[in-house]
Amino acid sequence: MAVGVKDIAVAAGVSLGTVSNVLNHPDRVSARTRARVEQVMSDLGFVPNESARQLRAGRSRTLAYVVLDASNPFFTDVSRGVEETVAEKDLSLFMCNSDNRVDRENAYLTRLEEQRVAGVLVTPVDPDSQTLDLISGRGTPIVIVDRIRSRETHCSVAVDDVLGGRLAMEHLLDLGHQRVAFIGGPSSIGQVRDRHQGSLDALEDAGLSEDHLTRIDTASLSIGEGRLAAERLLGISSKRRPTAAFCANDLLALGLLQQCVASGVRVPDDLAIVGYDDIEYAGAAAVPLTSVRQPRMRLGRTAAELLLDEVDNPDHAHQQITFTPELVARASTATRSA
Amino acid sequence: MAVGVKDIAVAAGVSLGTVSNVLNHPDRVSARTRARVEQVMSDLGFVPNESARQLRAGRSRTLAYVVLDASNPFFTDVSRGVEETVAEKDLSLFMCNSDNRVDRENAYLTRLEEQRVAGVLVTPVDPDSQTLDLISGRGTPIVIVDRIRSRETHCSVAVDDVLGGRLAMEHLLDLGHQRVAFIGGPSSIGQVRDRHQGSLDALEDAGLSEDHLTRIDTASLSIGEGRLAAERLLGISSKRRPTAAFCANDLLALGLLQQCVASGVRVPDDLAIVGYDDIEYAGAAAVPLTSVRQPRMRLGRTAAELLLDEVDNPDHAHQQITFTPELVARASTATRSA
DNA sequence: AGCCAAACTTGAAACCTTTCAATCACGACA
DNA sequence: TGTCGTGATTGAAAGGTTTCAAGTTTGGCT
Repeated sequence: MAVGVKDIAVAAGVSLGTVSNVLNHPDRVSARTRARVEQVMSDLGFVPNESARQLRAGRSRTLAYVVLDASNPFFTDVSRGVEETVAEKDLSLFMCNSDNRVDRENAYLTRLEEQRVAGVLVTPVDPDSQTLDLISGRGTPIVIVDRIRSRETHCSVAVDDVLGGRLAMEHLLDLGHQRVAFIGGPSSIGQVRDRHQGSLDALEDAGLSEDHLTRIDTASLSIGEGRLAAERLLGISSKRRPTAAFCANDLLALGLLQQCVASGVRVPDDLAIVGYDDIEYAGAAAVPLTSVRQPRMRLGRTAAELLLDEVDNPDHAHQQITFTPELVARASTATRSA
Repeated sequence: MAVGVKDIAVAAGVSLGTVSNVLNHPDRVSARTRARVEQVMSDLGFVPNESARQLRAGRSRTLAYVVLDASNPFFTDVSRGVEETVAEKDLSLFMCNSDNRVDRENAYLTRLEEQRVAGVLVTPVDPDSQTLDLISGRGTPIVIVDRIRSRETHCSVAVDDVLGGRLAMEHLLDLGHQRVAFIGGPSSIGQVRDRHQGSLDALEDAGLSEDHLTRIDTASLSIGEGRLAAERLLGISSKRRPTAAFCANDLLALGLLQQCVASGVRVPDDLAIVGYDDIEYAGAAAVPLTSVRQPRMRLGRTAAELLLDEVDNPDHAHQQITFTPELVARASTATRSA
C-alpha cells in the first residue's frame, strides 16, 4: 500500500540514494534522471514519510504555538503574526489550545517535545512553570509570548502592561473623571496586576489618593463577568458611583457596555468605559470602545523571529522584548459636550 | 545529549526490549525491574522519540483540524467540541489555520499526510477539492466539517443552511416585515447560497414574490463588509428601504448594527436585524442580535467521533450527518410595540 | 586513442523504537 | 534430583529516510 523511496528507486531503475537526492539535493542529480524519478513519484503517489526523515535528521521542521485561549481574538491575532512569519520559511506551524488549563498545557508540551519539534512558542498559564525550563534544558527552544518571566532563561516578548494601565487612567483623568472603577481579575494573572498598578501610578502622579479608584474583582476576563461587574457597579448609589470604568480587557468592557445599555445607563455620558486589547469587536461595538491597543501581530511576528533565530543560529542570545501599548480613543469616552 | 532507550537500558542494566516493555507493556515487566527502569528514566530525563515510534508503528497518535478561519468565533467553538472529544482518548490534536486560502490548506494537508497523522478534520475552502480525495485515497481518514460535498466519499457533518435561512425569514415575516434585505456574499460560498435560498423558500411559502427580498452582495463575511452594506442599505430612499435585514453571518450583522447606530437608525424600530451563527458577540451586542444558532460544539464533537470511528473501526461506513439550526430571538427584532 | 576532472550515482550505515520468537531463571512437583 | 511450566528478559530484525565516502560515467582536451 504505502510506497516508499525504495519502491520509487526500483520503479525508476535507480538507487535509493538517488531518489533521496532528487528530494533533498535536486542539483546533484542530472536533469534526465530527476525528471524520470519525479514522474515515477507522481505516478505511484509517493508521499515521503516525515517520521523517518525526522528520525534521521534529529529534528522536525515544525514549530508549534501553544495558545492560552484560542477563542480570545487577542490570541488569534497574535497567531496570525506568528503564522505569517513562519510561512515565509520552509516550516509548518501547529497550534495547540491549552484553554487556560495547566494539565492541557503540559500534555501538549510533552507531546511536542516527544515529536522533537524544532521549537515552541507558548503563552503559559503560569509563566514561572518549571516544565518550560525542563524542556528547553533538554534542547527544545522555547519562546514565551505575552508573558514576562522572573528569570530570563528564555526569549520572551510582551507588552508593557503597567504603561498600558497608566495610559488608560491618564486618559480618564484628562477627561475630568475623579471616581474610576478598575474592573478585572483574578489578580493571579500578572497582566491584571500590572494594569491595575499602572492605574495607581497615574493616580499618584496626578496627586490623587488611591481612594479615587474602586476595584471590582472578577473571576475571569469574559463577557459574562463584565455583565456581573456592571450589576455591582450600578448597585452603588449614584452619588458615590464612579463615572468611568477601566476594564482589564475588552471582553469585560463589552459585557459592561451591554449591561449598561440594557439598564438605561448612557455611555459615555453616565459612564465612560475604557477596555484593553482593542480587539476588533471593541471598535465595532454599538458604542465603539476606547481601548488600549497592543501590537498583536507584531508580538506574534517578533516571537516567531526570536524562535527562528534560536532554532538555527548557533550563537543565539536570549532576549526579552517589550512593546509599547497605545491608547485608541473612541466614543465610549467621548467628552460629554460632544 | 539526547538520551534514548539504549542509554536507559545500559544505565539500568537491562536490555533494550525491557525498557520498551516498561513503556508499552508494563505488565510484562516485574515490579522491581520496572521501578528501577522508571527511576533511571526520570534521572536521565528520558523523552521518548515519537518519530521513531511512529516509524515503527506506521501511524501517529495525532489528529489535526484544518480550520477555515481561526479568528471566526464560530470555528473556535467547533474546535472546542473537537478537542473535548479527542482529549478523552489518548490522542492529541493539532490545529492548522488555512485562513481561507487554498494554497495554505493544501500545504497543511500535505504536511499532515507526510506526518502520517491518524486522521484529519477539515473545513475546506472548496468542499469539492480533489486533494481531499487523493489523501483519503492513500489511507489517511478525512472528515469534512461544516461543508457538504456533492459526492459522498467522506464522512461529513454540517448544518441545514436552507432551513436556517427559512427560519430567519419566517421570523421576519411573522413580525410583519414585507421588505427584507439579504446581506451576504460572495455566493461562491455554499452557505451563502443556501441561506439565501432558504429565505426565498419562506417567501414563496408565504405567497410573496421574490421582489420582497433585496439582495445586497458583500465581498466577504466580515464586520467591515457589514458596515459597507449598511451604507448601501441606508442609501435607499426611506420609502423603498427594507424594514429588516437578514445577514448571512453575525459578523456582517454586527457591522450593520454598528453603522446603523452611528447613523441614528434605530434597531429594531427602523431596521430589524437577524444574524447567523449566534456567536457570543451577537448576544452581547449593545442591541442583542437575533440570530440563527448552529450546534457548534456538537458539530465538532460529532465530527471527531466520526473520525475516531474511521480511524480504529475496520468496518467503518461513511456517514453524512446534518444538524438542525434554531432561531434565537433577541432585541434586534423585538416587536415595535415592545 | 588516452587521460583527467567533473558530474553523477551507488550502497551501506545510522537514526530510535517496537516487536516477537527465543532464551533464561525460578519454584513447584513428582 | 530431575522435569516442567510460568513469568521475566533478551537480542535481532524491521520500519523509511538521509548521509557520505566510494565508485562510475561523461565529456573535453591533447
